[in-house]
Amino acid sequence: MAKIETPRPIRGTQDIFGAEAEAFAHVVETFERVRRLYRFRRVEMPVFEKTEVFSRSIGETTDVVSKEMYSFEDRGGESLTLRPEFTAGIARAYLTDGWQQYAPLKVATHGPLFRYERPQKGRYRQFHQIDAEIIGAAEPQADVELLVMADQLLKELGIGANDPGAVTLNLNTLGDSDSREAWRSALVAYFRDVKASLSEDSQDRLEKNPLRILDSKDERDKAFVADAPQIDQFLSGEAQDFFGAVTSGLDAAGVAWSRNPALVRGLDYYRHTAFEFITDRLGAQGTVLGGGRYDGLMESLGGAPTPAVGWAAGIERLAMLVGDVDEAGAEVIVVVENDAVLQDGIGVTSALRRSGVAADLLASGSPRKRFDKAVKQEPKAILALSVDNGATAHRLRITGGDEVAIEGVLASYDWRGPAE
RNA sequence: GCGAUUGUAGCUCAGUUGGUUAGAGCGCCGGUUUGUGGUACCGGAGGUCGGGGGUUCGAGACCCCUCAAUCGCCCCA
Repeated sequence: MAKIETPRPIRGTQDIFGAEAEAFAHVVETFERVRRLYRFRRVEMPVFEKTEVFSRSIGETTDVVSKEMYSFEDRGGESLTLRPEFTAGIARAYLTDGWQQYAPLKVATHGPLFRYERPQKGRYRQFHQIDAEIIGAAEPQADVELLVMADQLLKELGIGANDPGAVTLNLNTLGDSDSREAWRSALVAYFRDVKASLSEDSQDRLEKNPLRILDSKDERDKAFVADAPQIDQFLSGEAQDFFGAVTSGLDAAGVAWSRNPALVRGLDYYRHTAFEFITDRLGAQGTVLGGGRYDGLMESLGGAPTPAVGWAAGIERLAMLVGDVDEAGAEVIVVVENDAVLQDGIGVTSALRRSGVAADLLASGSPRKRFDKAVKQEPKAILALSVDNGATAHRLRITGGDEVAIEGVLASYDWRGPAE
């Protein structure tokens, strides 16, 4: 018979284990705690939606829609897509579930997202994000609140705590749609004059996505980027005031920020505030948390014009910055020296756990091996069960520095004695 | 889609200018000690050296193809 070959994991997916999984959980738990402080309401969203939810909001023709989504037909012939982001689904729910009645609505969620991309450091095909959005708030205070929450989250995660340069808030404004369009035209005119000197990629970008030339990594482009027209020259008075209110709000809240006039968004529905918390500790994937104001999105989904702003952050990248988090060890390990008292081993281990003590039971292999394993796990105490004069004897050996108060549990446990 | 680097035991890795039967540590399994002590010692299992082809008397090593992983480019919702 042919040997059965173990299926390989799917490219870009990951099995997270041990200290890395603890770090992942720590990020999520911290996010949950902080979002409650800012009174963001928890939402759970479907992992797939009709494809049009994403194609209409992101733009039919963009590469991300045409090449980087996991789309498929279900058995009814409907085109569905695994969510590549949270924002579009939340916007859809806002329109279909009557959430307008709660406006301005602050919501938060987290979970897996799917993008068909080439995996690299901190970048996977199934990845996970935390996400926060404020829908129905046109005021710059909403942007400020989101940014202050993001800043507190990163600080509570300890990112940059002992290392002030580890992550910095880069902030920019894209203005309203008129300012943005004027800026875009000026950029195209400026770069067209020097087109031949630009990198090949940027020559393509000139037609498709001229704003992206600004954050090109190619040295040939950087010299021209430095002297390129800046958004500030094109901002309306209203847009200037909006950005001013955001920055003064950040200052009032004590959040450090730094203006980055080259920071742009890839999609057209973004307006005004754009921001990224950037680190240099994760290789090429520098953005740890990013977002902006997307006042244009709701209309593309058939809703009334609705101002909104939000951010998302990759849990894997945050977990990498947090570093490995130790798995909590057992406080007590119960070693059954004699199999005749296995039932008492099961019973007393359960009693310990019910009283809130983290406990493990070791009852396989030779007694020697059981003790070896127990000692290696470095519990605070080892509880050894053996047979003595027809009864179950237990000895508690304190192995760690900390006291383990389990005498009460042992005293109230009803020992059943060894099996015959 | 493009590029660079790396694939040897379950894991982390050695393996000399190509030379007999491919090694270590950890983990796993078994054994030694009948003991208030143990994390020690001894032993064992486990590898078609990612896969395929080629060069050679001889390939884990050199060449070609392929697959995968990692990192980067593109893209980034």
